[in-house]
Amino acid sequence: MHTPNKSIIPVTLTTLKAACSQCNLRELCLPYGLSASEIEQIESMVGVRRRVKRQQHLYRAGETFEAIYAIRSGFFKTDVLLEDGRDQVTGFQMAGEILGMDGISGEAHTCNAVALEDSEICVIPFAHLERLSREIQALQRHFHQVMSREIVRDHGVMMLLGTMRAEERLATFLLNLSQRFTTRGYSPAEFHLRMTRDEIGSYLGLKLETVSRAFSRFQDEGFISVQQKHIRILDIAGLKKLLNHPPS
Amino acid sequence: MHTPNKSIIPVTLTTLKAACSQCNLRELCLPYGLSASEIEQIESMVGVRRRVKRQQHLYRAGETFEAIYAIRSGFFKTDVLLEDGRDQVTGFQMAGEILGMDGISGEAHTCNAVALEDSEICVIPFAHLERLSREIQALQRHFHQVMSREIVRDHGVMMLLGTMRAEERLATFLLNLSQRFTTRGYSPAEFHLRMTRDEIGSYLGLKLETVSRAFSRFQDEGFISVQQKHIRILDIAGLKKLLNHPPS
DNA sequence: CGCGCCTTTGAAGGAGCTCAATTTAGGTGG
DNA sequence: CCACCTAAATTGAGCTCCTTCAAAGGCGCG
Repeated sequence: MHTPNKSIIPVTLTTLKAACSQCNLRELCLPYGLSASEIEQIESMVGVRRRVKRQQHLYRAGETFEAIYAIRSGFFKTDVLLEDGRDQVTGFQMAGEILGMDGISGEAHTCNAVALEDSEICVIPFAHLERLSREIQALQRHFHQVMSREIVRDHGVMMLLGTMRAEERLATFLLNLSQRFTTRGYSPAEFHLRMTRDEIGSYLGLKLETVSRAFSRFQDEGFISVQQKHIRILDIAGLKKLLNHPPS
Repeated sequence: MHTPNKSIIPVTLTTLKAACSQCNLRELCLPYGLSASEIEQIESMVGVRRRVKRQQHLYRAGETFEAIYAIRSGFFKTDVLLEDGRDQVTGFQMAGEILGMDGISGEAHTCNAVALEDSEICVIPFAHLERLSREIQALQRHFHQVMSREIVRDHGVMMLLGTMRAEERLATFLLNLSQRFTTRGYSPAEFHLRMTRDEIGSYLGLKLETVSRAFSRFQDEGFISVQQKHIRILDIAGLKKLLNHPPS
């Protein structure tokens, strides 16, 4: 397979016109039942696409908030920082998911968004989104659902951090990843982790050594096979049995 | 001042017309710079007020989502349940704050909201809110900010649960309460906890004994005085010094 | 006044952390 | 293509903070 033209353009951030109607993530990004003209309006709202290379920031805490972002391809993490240098990964985001909603509440973003692999995102200027969602009811509804889903997801993470043991946290994490890969048409049983043990640990409220030990233990038990970042789930039921078993 | 009619109606849930323009929580609930007619429209959206007695549920996980709620007076907790019976308090809400946004993403609420003292709430039918926020830009903006603020708050809790030690969590909790009471015109230094040690512990990812011990320790150090649920903060600076001191 | 619930306090145990050494993978340049 | 180098991952041993289990004390409410 030959290298496509785009890759010889010597710029980091390629910008190109969005084409939501052609996008294979429509179901994730857009509400159902839009008319052709409405889709056209939404395409005009999605300003440009942008490439973000691995380890580059899409935005940083403190930067002026102007737009939210839809991930077209790739993988991101978001993290928040404390003044003393401690940080916590608040989420991992993949294609079809939305980034940047933390910035709506104020003038500025409150967390960092970093690409964990070369990615492509759609820029959605927030003023445009608000204007359009005043006109298109289905878009308004959809956007509210996306925000609410983020709140519900956060509650799930709080549950995880507040009540689960290390192995249960990691099992939950793996099952969640598997489920999201499935939704996107990838294998539920075999995937590549884009993040380090340290980043997983930060997200799960554990140290990287604990994450590594839990992986090893899952492998010993025959639930998964681990080779660095390559994961194969061998026994979903086994993993699920680790859930719903309270410590006390 | 005589007792108004409403109080002689012999029902648990009193319903009466909302009057946002008279409400002393306007700054918390409503955006700035609305015209009189816009405020009138919003008053008509806020269907009714409702009383919720201590220990009563405002809504339960699984119940059909139809409205969000603004707390007029009182105090609530929200919690999520796992199938195995474990639960986690996801937040404590007081006057001027909004409840129920977890339900927007689906058909049903995903958590329980329970009054921790006799409370009064304003019912905001969600369909009305969406319709009005298509017409009043400032309302739309305000609502988006409220949702986003909830997301940012959740990130803060994740940070707390993921990276902080027990005493730091409790100090953060007390300082947060103090700050919110101040905003509402109450004393920053002296207040009554509406929740049990167990509920605080659930929220902070700790056991009730750990919470109790931390309270005692704070008292020994002279940071606060504790008498059951009555808290007096004696040394804010001392409490703040507990923050920003990483474990490692 | 007595009962139940909440809180406090103590002592022992354990899950996960810290510190440290080793192995492995992936990228770089000769 | 291989040797080198660095970052990431694995594994072990000891320790710590929080939990668990248990008992006693206090407050509020019928």
